Amino acid sequence: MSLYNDSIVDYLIPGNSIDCVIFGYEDQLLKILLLKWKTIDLWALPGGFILKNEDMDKAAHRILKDRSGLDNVFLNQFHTFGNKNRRELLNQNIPKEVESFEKNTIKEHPRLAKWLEQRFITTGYFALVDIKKAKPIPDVLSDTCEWVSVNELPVLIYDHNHIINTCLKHIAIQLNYLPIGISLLPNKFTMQDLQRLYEAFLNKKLERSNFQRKMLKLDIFIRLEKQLTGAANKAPYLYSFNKSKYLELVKKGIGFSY
Amino acid sequence: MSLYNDSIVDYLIPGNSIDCVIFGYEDQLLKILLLKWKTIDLWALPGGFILKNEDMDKAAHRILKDRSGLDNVFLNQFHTFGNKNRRELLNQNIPKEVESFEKNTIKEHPRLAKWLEQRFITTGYFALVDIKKAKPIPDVLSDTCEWVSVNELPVLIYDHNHIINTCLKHIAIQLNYLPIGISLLPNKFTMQDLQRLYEAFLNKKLERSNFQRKMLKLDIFIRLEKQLTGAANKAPYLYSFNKSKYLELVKKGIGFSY
DNA sequence: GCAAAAGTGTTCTCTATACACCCATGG
DNA sequence: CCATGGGTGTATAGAGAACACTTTTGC
Repeated sequence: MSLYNDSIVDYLIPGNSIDCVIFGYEDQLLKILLLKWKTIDLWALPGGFILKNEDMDKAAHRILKDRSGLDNVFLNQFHTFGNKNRRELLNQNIPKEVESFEKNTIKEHPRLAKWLEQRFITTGYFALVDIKKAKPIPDVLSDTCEWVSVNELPVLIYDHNHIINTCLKHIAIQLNYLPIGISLLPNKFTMQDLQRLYEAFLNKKLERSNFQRKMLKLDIFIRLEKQLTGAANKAPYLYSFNKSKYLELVKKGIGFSY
Repeated sequence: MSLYNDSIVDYLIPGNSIDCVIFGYEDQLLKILLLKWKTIDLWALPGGFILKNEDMDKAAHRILKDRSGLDNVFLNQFHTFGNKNRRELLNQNIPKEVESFEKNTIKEHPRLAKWLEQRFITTGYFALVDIKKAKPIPDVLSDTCEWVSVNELPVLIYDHNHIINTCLKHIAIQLNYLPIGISLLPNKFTMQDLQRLYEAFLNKKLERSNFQRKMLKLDIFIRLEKQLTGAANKAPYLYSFNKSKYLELVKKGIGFSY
């Protein structure tokens, strides 16, 4: 708590914030890193503010590092949310709770408290990270920082559910012309892993055999040994990404006759 | 000039601005609405600020209306620019001129002058408008407000060239899954008009006969009478958009097997 | 008749999609 | 041997690209 003190507001750009939708993949599930606030049962996206002398993208990277311990990660801006009532969009009943919570927990910092009451325009960034390498760290307002499956998202504060939905749509469109997976999957993975990942982003079942062929044709994979799963069926191959070919494909895009 | 007075800053969100890339189509050329500043030869995108009690999207519509006279127009956010040095990105020599210009022309408004000196994070919006219906109106800082072909863009202040380039890339990608034209072209147009429009956004020549077939297959057009152009060749058909089918296609997207 | 642009046709390749088939694995 | 999931094969329909052919127009 003492991390924050009142004078911090002198170093922050007022009225602008950043919220990060941090994706990870684990147990064949697509997950998002969420914070649970102290004392009350409210969830939020990891977020933060921009220093007066800091590029906005840099701030997003800093925030991501503060919550996940990760550096040098795929991080992209996707939308800026500037509705004047965005803090009350969902759950009309919650804002009062939040307000009193904010006021109580930081009452020893009157300037900061006041500062937090202003209207914020927030820019959404999304990150794709290797869940195994991440070390979730709660912020000063939060109890816990944990991975939650996108299929089981709780109700979030403010417009954060809307931010996540916008983000998912954005990524679903990106999948049409960009490969995905290198930052989300472990070094070795099966085609089924990759398919589950795509299905989670697209919110749609895909056909197994065609998916495999389509992916392999991208020519960005290295086929490794087979993996005995212990199940009563044929063992799938493990794959890893051919990083240089992958990055090349990211640069030139998929299927751009344009 | 008296439109602005010092107290206006009390009603504006500090540190946030909006810049609009307003597209029109005329003489078979894709054009952008630009402002030329007073006394010095500097060009800029139409922009403005957000009222403390105004949704950001609403502000973008207001700014668009102030510069073009147009209401109810296709207007979309595409990116937010938050580099700390974004006002000096290009033309290292210009900022000083700009600064003194700003200070001089508004010296009677010291608070406003001071306010304008702060760092701004700007959100880019793009609009597609019918150039025939637009009535360009200069703002208080500008002499003229005019349409400039995207092929002949001047050097713009700050990072405005970068903003335009980002916008063009954004739209080029959108063209893969959204139709375009209804807000840019006049009521009646030829396939060649539409093709020129696409070529301008994609910065690439397209094959005439295939383009026509691909477009017509979208089934969003109404074929009208032929148009005698006076040229020594076959007269092209005129087309108009079937608005309801067009809007339906915008909603469901092109080629989304996903 | 001729040049030029519009409209339509043809051919080839590539992709998407659906589904069939055989293979490996553990019980 | 059987159920299950993995890998590959195949057949069909449609899209994209290149280019040929025919039509219309004004000179």
